[in-house]
Amino acid sequence: MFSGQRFYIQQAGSVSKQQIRLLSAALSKAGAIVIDKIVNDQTPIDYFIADSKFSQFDCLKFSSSNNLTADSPVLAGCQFISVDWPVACLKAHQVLPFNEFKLRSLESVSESKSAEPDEPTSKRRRSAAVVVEEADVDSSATASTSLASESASQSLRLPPRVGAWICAQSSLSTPAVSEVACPANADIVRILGQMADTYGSTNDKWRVYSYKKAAQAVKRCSKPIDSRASAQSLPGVGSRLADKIWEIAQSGRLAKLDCLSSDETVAALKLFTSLWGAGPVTAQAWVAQGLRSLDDLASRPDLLNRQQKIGLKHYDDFLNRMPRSEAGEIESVVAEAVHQLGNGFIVQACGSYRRGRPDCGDVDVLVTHPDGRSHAGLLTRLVTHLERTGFLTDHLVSCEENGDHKKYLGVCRLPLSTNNSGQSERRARRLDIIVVPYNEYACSLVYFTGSEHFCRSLRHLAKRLGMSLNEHALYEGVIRRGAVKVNPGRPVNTPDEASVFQHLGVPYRPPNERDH
DNA sequence: ATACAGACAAG
DNA sequence: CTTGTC
DNA sequence: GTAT
Ligand SMILES: O=c1ccn([C@H]2C[C@H](O)[C@@H](COP(=O)(O)OP(=O)(O)OP(=O)(O)O)O2)c(=O)[nH]1
Ligand SMILES: [Mg+2]
Repeated sequence: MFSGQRFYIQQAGSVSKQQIRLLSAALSKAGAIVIDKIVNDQTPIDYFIADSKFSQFDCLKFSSSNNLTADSPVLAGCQFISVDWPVACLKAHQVLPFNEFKLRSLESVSESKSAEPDEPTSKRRRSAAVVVEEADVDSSATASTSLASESASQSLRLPPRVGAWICAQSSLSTPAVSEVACPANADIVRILGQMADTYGSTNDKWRVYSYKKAAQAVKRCSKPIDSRASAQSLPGVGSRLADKIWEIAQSGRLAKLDCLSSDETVAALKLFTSLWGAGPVTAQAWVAQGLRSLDDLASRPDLLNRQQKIGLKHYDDFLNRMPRSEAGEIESVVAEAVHQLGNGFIVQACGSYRRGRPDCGDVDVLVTHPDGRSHAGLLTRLVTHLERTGFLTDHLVSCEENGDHKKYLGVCRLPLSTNNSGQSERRARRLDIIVVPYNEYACSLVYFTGSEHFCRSLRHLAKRLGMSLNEHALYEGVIRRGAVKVNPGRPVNTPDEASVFQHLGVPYRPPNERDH
């Protein structure tokens, strides 16, 4: 019946391993060749079979076969079809037409917008109610940034109105932490966030970027979203997300998310990527090998690297956020150790702690010395010291011994805590330490204080101004070809955090206003 | 077509 | 170089 | 996924 036809069956959704075995056997008997693994440079397959609830896109995205794209040679001329088709064919003892069984194609995307040329709602030029997204380049290019670049070629590009950047706004000025400007939009924000999380366990960071950005835009939107068009008028919301947002607004649900959430391989991907040291690629590989649970991982130490073993050991502790008081205790332990190793060191907890968050995922400690020299070689001594006292229990990343290492990522545990019902061991906590030369203090502080989003926004702004910002310094006179640096530029003198903001032309924001 | 931040460690 | 993390 |  299927003589010589090459099939691949995707295990996902309602298609279980067991079912694949049965179906494969039946198909083979009917003359088909069932491929169990798609490799890029093999004979192209004829049929990609999967649960009917998936689209072609989902198949590629969540497939355990890595590096598959729509135009991979193996997929040339391949049909994406629901499992229902071969099942029906076998039952009917004949090859049925598969028109009715095709999975949703990749190209339902085709220009749904005939972009009205002079549409006044075209993203920029909105009513002033919401002017809050970055890279929303307004034509009124003011903001002749005080000390900013003199690079002639760069100044030809319109500098964005700095006020439109995230890093120029206080995180307090917009909806309070985990709230929404308009309660009616809460579902939308929540669901877009869940979509971002879900895609977070795939390799598609730009999709995640967009979902997050759209969620932010909706969060800041002060009126209920009452039409598809009003959704698409939001910055960062295009045609596809507008559809999804509108679906949520009407029904309170998103079929796409319901579908993905109910899939066990997607759940496994999320579980695995929540393990420290495992990202989307590794998670995908484990799922492809049939692993689904932490117990499965524990039974296969050969598949785990050193860091992942530590991650597994402390799986629950690492997912748990500590009260800021505990972060304070940890900072004190580190500070005391540093001060035993020398005088005059600056020791400062940054990250979410410095931003004033009530709870912290880890403790990020920055160490420097005003004399500009004593920082050298400190980190090794510090780690050794803290290890001896039993405070540090595991090392995730410590630059071995090239003398001038700067970063340490590890695990610590505070001494027994005594409460009314006796003594109890405390949780293991993630501890990050950086030791930096004093001339890099300001930029390190900006970097290490975050938030991540705030940092990225600041760096993006710097780039648009012909500058460059990293944890070491702010550089001016940077020349790029596209995104590639041609000339690295020269470091700007930045004695303190405020000077970094100044050079970028944005108002200074204290740490608690950087919690974006 | 290209950018969406930029760096560093592990292996 | 890829992967993962800050 | 979106914007330029
Ligand atoms: O991709 C990243 C991740 C982090 N950081 C900076 C900002 C961040 O604030 C700091 C510390 O990282 P961490 O992951 O500890 O974030 P946090 O802001 O402290 O949050 P949490 O409470 O989860 O630790 O490092 C970045 O610049 N880029
Ligand atoms: Mg932190």
